[in-house]
Amino acid sequence: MSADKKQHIINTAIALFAEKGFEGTSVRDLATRADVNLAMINYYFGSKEGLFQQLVEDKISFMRERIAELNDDKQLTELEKVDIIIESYVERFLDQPEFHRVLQQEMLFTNREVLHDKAIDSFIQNTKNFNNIIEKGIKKKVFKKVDPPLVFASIIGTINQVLKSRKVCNTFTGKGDNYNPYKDEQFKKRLVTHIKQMIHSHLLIQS
Amino acid sequence: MSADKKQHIINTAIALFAEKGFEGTSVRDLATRADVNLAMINYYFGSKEGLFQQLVEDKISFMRERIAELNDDKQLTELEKVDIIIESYVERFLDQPEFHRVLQQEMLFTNREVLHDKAIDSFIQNTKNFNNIIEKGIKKKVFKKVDPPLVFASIIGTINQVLKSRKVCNTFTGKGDNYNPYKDEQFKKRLVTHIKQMIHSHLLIQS
DNA sequence: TTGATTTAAACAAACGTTTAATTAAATTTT
DNA sequence: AAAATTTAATTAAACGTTTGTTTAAATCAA
Repeated sequence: MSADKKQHIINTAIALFAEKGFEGTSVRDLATRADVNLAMINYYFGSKEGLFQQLVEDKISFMRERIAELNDDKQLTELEKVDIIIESYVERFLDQPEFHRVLQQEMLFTNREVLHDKAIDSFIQNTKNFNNIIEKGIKKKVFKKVDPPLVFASIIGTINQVLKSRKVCNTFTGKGDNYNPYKDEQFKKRLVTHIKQMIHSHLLIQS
Repeated sequence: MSADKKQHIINTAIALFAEKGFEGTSVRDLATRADVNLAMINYYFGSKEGLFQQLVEDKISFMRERIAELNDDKQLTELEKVDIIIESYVERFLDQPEFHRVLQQEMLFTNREVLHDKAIDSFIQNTKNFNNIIEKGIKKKVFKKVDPPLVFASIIGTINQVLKSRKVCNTFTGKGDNYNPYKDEQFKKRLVTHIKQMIHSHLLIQS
């Protein structure tokens, strides 16, 4: 019935999990913050972990589809595809920083195996599609013979490193702790420019 | 008295925190695994969080000193210094993957503010020293006009991304989940080579 | 004998979850 | 269309565990 109410709980959970982690967030915290009755969470999601699984499943599909369809595209050059991936990832992360932080957490923790595997699987899928693009570029002799999965790791790793937390972001923006860096277009441009320049010089054969 | 017993508890805690996180690890877990009495942990460290703080303080200093002394070095070229930093970081991470994972966690979480700040501070210090090296190289016109703190973020971010968990590592090694990638010299060489090549082509002015 | 270490037991608080009662909505029957 | 009935949503209270921490007694070393 109330799909939007479920979504509201999920969104609140993302914000809390991103800040305090899954174990660090109590169901009571969540209920209070989402302004719903405590029992509703188990009523909707079965359990706290059930909520977490649904949360991840809900949000994880987005990037996979984006990269997969880029991989299939016949119009764009490989370099253009790489650039789009870089732009999309930064855009997406700045748009949903909390969720990506939750994903990062789950890649670090190995105790909730199902979710750990799910997070890794998403990363593997994206890596594979990215690899295809890079290898086509190598065959066409526009790219150097690089290590494709590590190139992808560098792109994602750079973004993850810079956007670890609001405070970390603001060590780059130079602004105070209360500044919101996620809506700073200049910051976004700076990050995209750096990654593109780095990856370009790494990939492209000088002519 | 038993400084090695304290150290034993700390080491056990690192392993557990890396796997399940701080909140996900109970003091009883820890006591059982370290084979000490439950009450000893509060007796030694005052509280669970006290243990965590001491743990971080104990281990965090290492890299800071390493980069700071490199910054002061007069013999090596800037490029050599960058290479040493890359090698040292990979080496260090492969040697102590659990601790670095705990540090990554703490950079993600914002609820334990003291520790969050401590982890960020360590990152900032290292960034500053790295920046100095890069800027010297830019002045000497051996490096391009790059974005120094983001270059550092790319180095650390790549390492963090690849070494997020054992399973993630083994998506790169291609080995099964039980394989220990941290002692794989080939894997280490591959990672170092990729980062060096990427950073070199990004930094160096073609002659 | 003194002070530090170690122990098992107990503490209150917080945890995720369940229950049983109540209200709201939807469906069926009249 | 109204009433009756069934299903779904919501609630406050309670459940049994587990949590971090403390206590007070016991053991050890100096």
